[in-house]
Amino acid sequence: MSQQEVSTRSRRTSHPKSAITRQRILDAAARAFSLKGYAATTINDIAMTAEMQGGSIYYHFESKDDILQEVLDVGITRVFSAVRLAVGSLPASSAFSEKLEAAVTAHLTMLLQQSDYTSANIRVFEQAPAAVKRQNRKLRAAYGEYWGRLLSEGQRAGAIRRDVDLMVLRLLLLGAMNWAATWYRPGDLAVSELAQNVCDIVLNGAGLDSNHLERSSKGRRARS
Amino acid sequence: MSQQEVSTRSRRTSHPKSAITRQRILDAAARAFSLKGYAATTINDIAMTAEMQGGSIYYHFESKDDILQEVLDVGITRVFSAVRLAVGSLPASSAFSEKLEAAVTAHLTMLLQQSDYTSANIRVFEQAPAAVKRQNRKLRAAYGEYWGRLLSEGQRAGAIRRDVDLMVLRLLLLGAMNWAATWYRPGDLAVSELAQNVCDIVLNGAGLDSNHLERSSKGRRARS
DNA sequence: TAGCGTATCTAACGGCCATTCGAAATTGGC
DNA sequence: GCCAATTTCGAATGGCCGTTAGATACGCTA
Repeated sequence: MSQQEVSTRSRRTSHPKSAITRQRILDAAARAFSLKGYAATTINDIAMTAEMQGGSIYYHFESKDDILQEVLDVGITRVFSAVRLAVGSLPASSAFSEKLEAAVTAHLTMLLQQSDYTSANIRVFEQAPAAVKRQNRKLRAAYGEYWGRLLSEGQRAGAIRRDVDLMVLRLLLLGAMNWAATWYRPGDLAVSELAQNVCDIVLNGAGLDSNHLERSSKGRRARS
Repeated sequence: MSQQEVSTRSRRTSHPKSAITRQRILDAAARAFSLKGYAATTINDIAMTAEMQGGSIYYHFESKDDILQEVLDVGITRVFSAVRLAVGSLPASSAFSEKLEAAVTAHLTMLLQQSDYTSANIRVFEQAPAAVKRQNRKLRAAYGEYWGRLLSEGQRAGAIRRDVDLMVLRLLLLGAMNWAATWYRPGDLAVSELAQNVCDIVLNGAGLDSNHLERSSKGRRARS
């Protein structure tokens, strides 16, 4: 039984044909998850858009959870790559505000119009079984740390006030972006415009630049 | 059959005993929905924490969807009331920044520590059946318009720059807050502190108040 | 304490859905 | 065009879950 153990797994010696079908299934699943949630999408939903029979999916995947795992992981991997690429392909001398806008634009573009995987991740992660979440959280953590470094670099460069809690800033920024998956509909507002607005508000504030000094002493935190 | 039509409905002439059990069920449901999502919580989950048998629930509610509807509606009603109360009980002469902080604090408090109904709403709305969503959206719209008026008032009072798109600002703000339901865990950071940080960043910006004028001409929007 | 409305229990039904499995079909190498 | 491996089919299984309904218990009033 020790040699059997492996033979039951799907995704054996990845034959070229199979890989394409796999993609088709994952694409269908990502879209369905993103639209209807995890529990509400059935294996047959996925199979139908992938143009096959429900049972056939189990030749490529071990379980529905398995599919979810892969969709979620790809979702993070994609935003992460896109953001890293966008920021990385800027001249090293770029101002922090430019890097930020590049990162925000890339994140929003992936989430809102390019990747069903990323939007599935954002919409469905909370519904995932514990084991699936646990694994995906590793990728999420790495992505979050990337943003942390980006902001911390901006702070060291003097582009971000020293009394701003970077953790809160990061969560606020990512939260504002991710929540857009809930309400954004293409048409009214271009993603790049949205990104500019978000960066503008977060960096410069929505208020008039008047009272930076007249704030009361209590309640402001210098460090964590 | 026309007189039967009504007799099948639950919640008849609200006897005092029944009302309490109803609450117990709704409380259990709100908590369960908020923790596990809608599809993943079974009627028996709800029944168990409400200390009764699954079938008994149908004496008080017509269907699972019915429970969800009520939980979602109560969720919005509660934040709305809390925010309106917090802002309304401020002296009329208060600065906009104070009103904003009161509103943000109230919203976050409800969402993160006071009401399972509100957090259930935020976490589960997207998974709800179309009919349930449609009804709840009315309440959501009213709540959103309240924030819209608050911000627009702030802008007229000169506390918000005129070139800020209020719709984006509102969605950014609510998004940042609602997303906190995903990551906030009590202990590290008090809700009031979080609220202060959020208001600070949104109003004053995280950046140094340097380049308000040196921005390039393209990409800035004066109106919608 | 008898009796009536209220509330809960219990068991069952019916449907849906993830998953399995053996048979059929398809493919690629020779 | 044949064989073996790869892929898909299609029907069946088993379990879970929302919902129903009749029987049972509870609580109050007279």
